[in-house]
Amino acid sequence: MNDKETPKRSRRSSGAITLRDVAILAGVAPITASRAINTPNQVSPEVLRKVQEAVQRTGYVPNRMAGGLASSRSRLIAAVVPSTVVSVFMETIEALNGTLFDAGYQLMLGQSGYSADREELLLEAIIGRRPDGIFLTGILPPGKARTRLLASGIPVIETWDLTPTPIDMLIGFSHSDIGREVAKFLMDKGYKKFAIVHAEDERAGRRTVAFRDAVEQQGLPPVFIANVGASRSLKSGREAFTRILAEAPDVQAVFCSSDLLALGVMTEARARNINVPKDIAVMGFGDVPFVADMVPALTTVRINGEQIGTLAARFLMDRAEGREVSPGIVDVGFSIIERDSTALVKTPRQKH
Amino acid sequence: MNDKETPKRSRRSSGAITLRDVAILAGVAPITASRAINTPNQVSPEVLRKVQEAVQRTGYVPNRMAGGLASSRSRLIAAVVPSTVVSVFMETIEALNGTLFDAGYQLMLGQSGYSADREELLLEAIIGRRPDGIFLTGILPPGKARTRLLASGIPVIETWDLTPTPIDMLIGFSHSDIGREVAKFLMDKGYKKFAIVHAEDERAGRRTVAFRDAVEQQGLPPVFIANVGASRSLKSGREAFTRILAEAPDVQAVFCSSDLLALGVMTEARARNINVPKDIAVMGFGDVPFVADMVPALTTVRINGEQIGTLAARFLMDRAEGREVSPGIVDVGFSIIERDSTALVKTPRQKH
DNA sequence: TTGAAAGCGCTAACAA
DNA sequence: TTGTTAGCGCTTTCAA
Repeated sequence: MNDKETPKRSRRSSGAITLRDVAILAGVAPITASRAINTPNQVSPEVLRKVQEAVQRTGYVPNRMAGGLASSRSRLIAAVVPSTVVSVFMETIEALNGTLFDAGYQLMLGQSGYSADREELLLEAIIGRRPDGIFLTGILPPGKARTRLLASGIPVIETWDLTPTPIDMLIGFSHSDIGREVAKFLMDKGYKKFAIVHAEDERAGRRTVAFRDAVEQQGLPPVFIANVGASRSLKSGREAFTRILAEAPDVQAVFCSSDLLALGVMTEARARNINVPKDIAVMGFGDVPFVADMVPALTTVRINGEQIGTLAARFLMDRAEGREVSPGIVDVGFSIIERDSTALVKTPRQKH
Repeated sequence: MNDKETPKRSRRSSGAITLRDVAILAGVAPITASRAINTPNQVSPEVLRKVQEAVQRTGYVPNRMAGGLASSRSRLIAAVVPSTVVSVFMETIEALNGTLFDAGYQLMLGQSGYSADREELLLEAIIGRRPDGIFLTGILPPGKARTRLLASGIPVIETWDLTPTPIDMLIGFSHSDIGREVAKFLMDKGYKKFAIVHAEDERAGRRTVAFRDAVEQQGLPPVFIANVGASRSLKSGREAFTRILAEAPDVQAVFCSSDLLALGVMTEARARNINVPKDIAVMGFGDVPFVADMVPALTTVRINGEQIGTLAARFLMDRAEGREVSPGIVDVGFSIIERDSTALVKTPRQKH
């Protein structure tokens, strides 16, 4: 029997082609084949050619688990997204994944927002994979999870918010600023009596408070606040608007914590023959793709989610590859996109 | 120096706590510690207690790369989703991920729909991780990728469609049946002149063809078909409806290949003071959460995406754990959800 | 530029 | 029930 050409596989082998097989076929040592594949300019053209041919002929695909184990670099990034309303974050995740992929990294997806037990398990699962970086949507409050992440030594990037005490890196924007700026924007247009429709969400809460404070600082009447709870559906928006009409019928402008809620408000208004923006102005948050083309087109707050994803990928990879990231804290800001749903009919103004 | 209590780490070590550290602390062999952690009922209560305490004290998290390498089981599932319009599939991905997570598996996300080169790279990246299973949205046409997947020996599940020649397992529904049934549904209601608005998508194409054939088999006038190309936006729906009005003004009902396109059609209709459903009926596809609460509520085709995700996770795990999956081919069907957008005013009918 | 040796951290296989 | 041994498939380290 010819042991060199057809080595017997041990019983533990997975059966797949290994670097060793390629090396034997190319007539070189495994480590040389490894170099030809990973750092081709470290080998002679002759060796390179032979190894490439062997790879072609065998259909060899390197085992990244083995590579990761040996090099302590998994080329894996873990992303944690809330399990509900993923939609708003998808743009970011796509950009993150795309940028990572182009650089040879893979994305592992984890869903948060279930029980505390599951959060704990999620963290274990993530750390167990030894990712080169962790992407978090939102910021992590002090607690067990935060301590654990810090202890793991894995680069972490928190997003979609700002905090003076990030775990590590941070890319976000100020929700308070948004509340304040939106209030200013609407007050500048001449509205005086406001309502807010918001989902039970800590960040939406901060936008709400800032909005209310800004309005009340101007001596305007109290802002009517409708909390729709966990449900961010269009239906909740409709119900909230019904409540507004019943309890604060003199409201002139409604700021919603998401575009979908705003769409609900506008839907209910139309069902009641209340004209937006003539009778009441509506603003959303998120600028999901279709609100620009609705009738009336929705005025909303736009976050550049793609930028967050792309930047986060770069930061994480920089850190994974030992490069300095500075500053690791970036405020990407936001913009108010003025459309028809807040067009005061009496005093027309040009676009923002 | 006390080598037993504080073993010197080799220069290659990643520095993290290993099973060996835990074993030493618990006073047992590494394999015993491994058993205590993974198959606790194979060890004595005494050993179990000591190991658990050691795990607690050290904060040990097993390295899954090492475990996967040793056992040839990565506990990783790769999912491939189209990079555009992820929205429709999110429900499925969430269910998939949730079910996998509860069983100790992780999800790796890959985005398809870019260049052929990148598809090739994506496949390499996936196979390189040695996942225990691969989830595909859609079916894979014969070609290099298909051959490669087949050769990898990794369990594959194709979804969201039906084919007599799946790579391996399959969970989907018939797009032709949908086209045919929707046509029948609308014809039964008395509509006679139809238009279709569809995105350039192979599956939408099959629904379109089946719809058209079913209509024409009844001797009804030709179906006007508006292809909106790659853009599935609300705006495309508006533009398509404008074309319909110009080129086929006698159309009574429009079937759209997505709810968003249907929303566009309804938006354009409203902008032109055309009443839905009085003047024209509109149907969508997908049943995204908010179309039920719009005015008018949209009649649409519902796919149980959650079921697809949950079932796919089970199938994939069954196969990964050596269990038979039969039948590995499931037609989950679809349902037509009748709402107001197709309510013929002259001949009211009860709900479906 | 190439290679031999020695792991990375874990588990399968076998033995006691 | 517990342990010993020998890998999994790759890369780091060091030497030629």
